Amino acid sequence: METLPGKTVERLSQYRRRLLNLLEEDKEFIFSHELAEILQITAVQVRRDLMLLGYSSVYRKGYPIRKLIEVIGTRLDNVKGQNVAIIGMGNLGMALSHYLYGIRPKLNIVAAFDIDKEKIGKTIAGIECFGMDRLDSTIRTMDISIGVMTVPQFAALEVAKLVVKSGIKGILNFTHIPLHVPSDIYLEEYDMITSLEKVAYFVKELDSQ
Amino acid sequence: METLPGKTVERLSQYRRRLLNLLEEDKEFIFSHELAEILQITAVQVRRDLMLLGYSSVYRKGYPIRKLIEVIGTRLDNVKGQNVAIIGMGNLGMALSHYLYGIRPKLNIVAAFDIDKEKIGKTIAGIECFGMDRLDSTIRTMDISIGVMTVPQFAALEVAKLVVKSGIKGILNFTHIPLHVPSDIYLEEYDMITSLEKVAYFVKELDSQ
DNA sequence: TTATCTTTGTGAATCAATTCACAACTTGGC
DNA sequence: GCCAAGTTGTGAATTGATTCACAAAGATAA
Repeated sequence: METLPGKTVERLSQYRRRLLNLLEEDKEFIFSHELAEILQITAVQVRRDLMLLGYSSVYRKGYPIRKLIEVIGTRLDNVKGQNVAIIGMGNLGMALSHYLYGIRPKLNIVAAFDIDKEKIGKTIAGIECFGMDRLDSTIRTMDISIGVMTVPQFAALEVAKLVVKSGIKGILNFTHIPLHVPSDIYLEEYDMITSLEKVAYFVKELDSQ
Repeated sequence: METLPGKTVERLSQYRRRLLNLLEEDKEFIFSHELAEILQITAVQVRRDLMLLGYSSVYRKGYPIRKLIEVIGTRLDNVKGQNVAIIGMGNLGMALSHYLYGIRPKLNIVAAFDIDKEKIGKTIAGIECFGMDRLDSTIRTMDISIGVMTVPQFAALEVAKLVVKSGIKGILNFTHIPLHVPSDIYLEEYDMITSLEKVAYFVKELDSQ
């Protein structure tokens, strides 16, 4: 089965979350234009994405929500689930832990790492916190495949080396330092400052017109 | 002057930050391929972006770093600076406040808002914290043009309404709820869960090959 | 039965972003 | 002074993402 384009994966993730909300208001079916409206995109875009899942709607009723959530799940999720670690339990790490806690049944946040002795050994936001010295062994024994880097910048490069060595498969990097990792590790970087500067630029532009 | 494509703006922001780092190691010139290497993109990409700035290198020496930083600045930054508010001083708001503090001289984080009485009236991470009831008036009197939404999901829609009414010009939304705003407000949304699900998907895919 | 309505699924077209390919150009070496 | 080297700037080509445009289909109503 073909690997989906990154953009489509992002939107599928969004579709699913919106659909889960809709379930609560016991809606059964949804039209492509309704879903599009919620996400502020076009209906064709939605249909294209769903097309890639090879799933079809019920005629003139739209897509059955429950079924659609399921179909998205079978494509996006790993059947066995995947274990995730938060690396750096500062404010950002905490925020993520809270956000992610229990939100996706197939993504289990199973460990956090920090250097702060106050935190080590404690369970914070439902997640056990280990020292950095236990990073390698814990990632291996707990079969953690995804690491979320939320350490302060000065520590980023050093910690990244450790993480790479530990045999992790994917890294989501919230550090401001762009990382270099071997090509068998999937790396996704997000930089909040860049986002803010982008907003600032377009505000400036819109303003001057 | 032409408005730059969003992608280019993002990269320019990155270039500048990397270049500022390089200054500290008193490097004077940089080749396009060096900058490309740091950001893990191609040299042509870098040159294309810089081309849009209408700025040229010194022959066979590369781009003078100091000058390049300046040129990026005159294009991205608002001369007068722009004021930013953090809306929701939870973990994520705190993380952002710390990150952004002083990092961009033209982006002044001048206020934060929260409902927590413990926080209101205090100065946290160098930023004065107000109650939500003072949101509208503070945004107006302090001439805040950018709002960073870091409130919990349940509050997102309600707070967004307030923010839109306050006459803000741009919103960076870290909430998981997609917002609908009038077209004269620039909206940038970022969803951490989607990023994590994307990493999870590609880890799964890479693994099964 | 037949016409009408509405929404989908998708080929083709368009628009946007990236990469290829190379002429142009100084500078440093000889 | 001339040649070789190395890097840039950019037109053209390619790749990727989005939108257009419309045939297809089955439910509904007359």
